[in-house]
Amino acid sequence: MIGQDGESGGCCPGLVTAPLDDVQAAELAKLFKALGDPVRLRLLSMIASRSGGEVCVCDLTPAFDLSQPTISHHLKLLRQAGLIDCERRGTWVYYWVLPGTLDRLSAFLATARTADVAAAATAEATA
Amino acid sequence: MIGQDGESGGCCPGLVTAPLDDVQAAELAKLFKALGDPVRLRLLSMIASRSGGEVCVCDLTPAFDLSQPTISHHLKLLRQAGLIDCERRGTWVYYWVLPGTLDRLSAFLATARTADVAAAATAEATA
DNA sequence: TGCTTGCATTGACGTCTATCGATACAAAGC
DNA sequence: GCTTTGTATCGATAGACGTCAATGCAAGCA
Repeated sequence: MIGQDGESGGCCPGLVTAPLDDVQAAELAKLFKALGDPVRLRLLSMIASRSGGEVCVCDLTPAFDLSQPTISHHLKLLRQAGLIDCERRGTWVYYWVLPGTLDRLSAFLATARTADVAAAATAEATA
Repeated sequence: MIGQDGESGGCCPGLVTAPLDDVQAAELAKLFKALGDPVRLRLLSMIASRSGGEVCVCDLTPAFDLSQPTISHHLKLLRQAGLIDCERRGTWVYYWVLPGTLDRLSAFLATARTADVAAAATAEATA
C-alpha cells in the first residue's frame, strides 16, 4: 500500500504523528521551498485549475510582469520538485500537475489525518 | 462560515479550484516558505507530535547541531507565519502548534478537496 | 545586591535565489 | 538552406536567507 506511515523511502509520518528525521525533513523542505514563492504558486494554480489539465507555456508567460527566462526558471524548479511535468508538442511545451506530490503534502500537513476525516464522516452518516 | 471558498480576505480557493491572485499567492508563499527549511520542519514536527501539545525550548535546542540563536531564529519565523505560538512560564518558554494554519494549507493543497473526501465517504456509508 | 541560567536580539558573513539580458536550441515555414 | 517563433540555458547581479559569536534581557537563587 502506498502512502502508509512509517516506511523510510516513502513519505511521511505526518507532521503530528512523529518527529521527522533529517532525511524526511530535507526531502519535504525541498517541496515546500518550491511552493514558497508567489510566482510559482500562481503558476501551479494556473496549471492545476485548468480544465483539461494542460497548459501551454505561451498561456502562462503573459500573465506575469516577468521575463520569459524567469518564468521558465520557475517552471523548471516546479518540475524538479516533482510537482508538475511537461512535454513538447511541435513548437509548444505543455505543462500539467502531478497530483500525487500535492496530495502527499496535503496529507502530511493535516493535523487530523485524512483517513480520520473520512472515518468521522462515515461514522456520522451511519449513526 | 469560515474557510469557505472565494472570500478575499480569507484563504483560499484551493489550488485546483481557480488561479490565485497576487495577494493570495503572496500570503500563501509566506507560509510555505516558512515550511521550506528542514530545521523548521523538524522543529514543527517535534512540537506538533508532542503529547500534551507543548514543548519547552530547552527540549528542542539540544536536538540540533546548531547554535541556540539559530534555533531561536527559526522558532521566531514559524511564529511570525502563524504556525506556532509561545508563552513564557517562569524561566522557560513553551511552544505549541496552531492547527488552523496547517489545516488551511492542507486543504489548499488537496487536489481532491477535503469536503469531497468526506462527502464521498458519507455517500459510500449510506449507500 | 550579585550571580547564574534560559532565551531573544543584534550585527556580520557567506551562500543561495530571483531576476534580467544575451544566447542557444528546437520546430515550423519560407 | 535561411528566417521566425517558442522555449530553455547561461552569466551576472542585487537582495534574501541561514548561521554564528557577542550581547541583552528576564527570572530564579544565594
